[in-house]
Amino acid sequence: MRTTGLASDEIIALVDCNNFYVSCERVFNPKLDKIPVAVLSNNDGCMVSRSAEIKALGIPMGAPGFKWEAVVKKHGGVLLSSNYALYGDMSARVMEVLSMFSPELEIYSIDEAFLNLGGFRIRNLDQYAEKIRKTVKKWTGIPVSVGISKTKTLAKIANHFAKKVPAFHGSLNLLDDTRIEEALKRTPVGEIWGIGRQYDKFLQQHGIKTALELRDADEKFIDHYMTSVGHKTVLELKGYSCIGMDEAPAAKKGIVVSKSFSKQVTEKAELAEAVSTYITRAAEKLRSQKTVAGHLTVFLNTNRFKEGPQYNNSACTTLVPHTAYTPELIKTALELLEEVWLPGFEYKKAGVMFADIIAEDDVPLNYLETNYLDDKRKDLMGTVDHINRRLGRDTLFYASSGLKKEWEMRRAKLSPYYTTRWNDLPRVK
DNA sequence: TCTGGGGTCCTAGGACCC
DNA sequence: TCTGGGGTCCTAGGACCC
Repeated sequence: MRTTGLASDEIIALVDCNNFYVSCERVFNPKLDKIPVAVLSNNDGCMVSRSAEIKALGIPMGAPGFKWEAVVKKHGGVLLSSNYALYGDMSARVMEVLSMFSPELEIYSIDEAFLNLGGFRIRNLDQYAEKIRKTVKKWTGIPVSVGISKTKTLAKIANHFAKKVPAFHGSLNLLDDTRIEEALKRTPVGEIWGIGRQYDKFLQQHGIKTALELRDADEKFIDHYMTSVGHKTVLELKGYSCIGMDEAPAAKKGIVVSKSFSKQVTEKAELAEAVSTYITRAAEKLRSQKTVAGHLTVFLNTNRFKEGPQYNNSACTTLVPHTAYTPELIKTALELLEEVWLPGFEYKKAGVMFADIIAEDDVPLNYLETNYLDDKRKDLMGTVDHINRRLGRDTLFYASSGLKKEWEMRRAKLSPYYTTRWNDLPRVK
């Protein structure tokens, strides 16, 4: 990441999709408009995206679906299972539209992007922000908010007000010093990007309650009690850009695939199916960024919300040489499972993690004879990945992953795969 | 019945080397 | 008798993000 400490003439826009997952569902199902809608996490667990109507009912982020289902129904609303294939596809469309508005675009998450608007002349920033909003809405159906300021941290704050204050109609330009001060005064310190629960509590105790108070706090105090990250946050609030634009996302340094089961699992055979399935998914990610892993961890958890004996354990091993060859990874993972598994426990979650991830090309030469890149194995993986991409996930799969998958997560309220399956294309009447 | 799943970066402390 | 201290690498754990 590029880091500068100079007072900047940068102009940074943060574009953030409103209630992204809910908005994706609404694009394809207009009946969901104007009623309370929430999208649930894996296993239909917690609410991870809430419509304005859900928020108005006083239902907080992360609320367990089953606790609020009755309330939502009473108000004519619905809860939906998450459909990440759909959201990923919609995200790509939104980002493609955004890339037309700046030569420098950083995709920050599935529903957010930073645009550098500083490098070229824009006659009227407010109109430009409006144009971004309207174009994304028209071409993808997704409503977005636009916040503009001198640094990423300030752009986040601008975006927050753009969303929250109806008078701004979804965009706010926060470049003027007086307006910045006004906004910081109204921003609780815990809402700043980079200030989490721990820092929030600590700062409150020391009488720093707003973003303005943090910006103007004693520098010695900040340096003493906060890390370099906190220091950068304060500089960013002052208008010095410290968090540069990061255009090409770096290859992931760790890959985790872990999911809760739909039921308690006690049989080792079922855990082995889950572990095989997760390894398959994780290895696909590994190969898609042209990397190999040198470290593998397998872990098991019992249900922490349930009374009874708890057991959480993990086992790991190095992979010599680094690899991304699924059959071999499954074999190693199943050996690790033997180490972690204990009979007599009801397991609720399993996961696999790859670490020490390096580029395919960086595998030490002396391993070439045994490297998966060396022989037909890489071609085989390439073919499997290609077929699964074209014909759908798990068209080709590994026998160890099982067929019945009774443990697989629950998605009872799933909407159709509108964008990724022919059979689910919406019909025009 | 039902309580998410990914990630990043930073720091402290131990191991090891000279 | 003498067991310093600096550098580097690794790991675990904390804090944060969406």
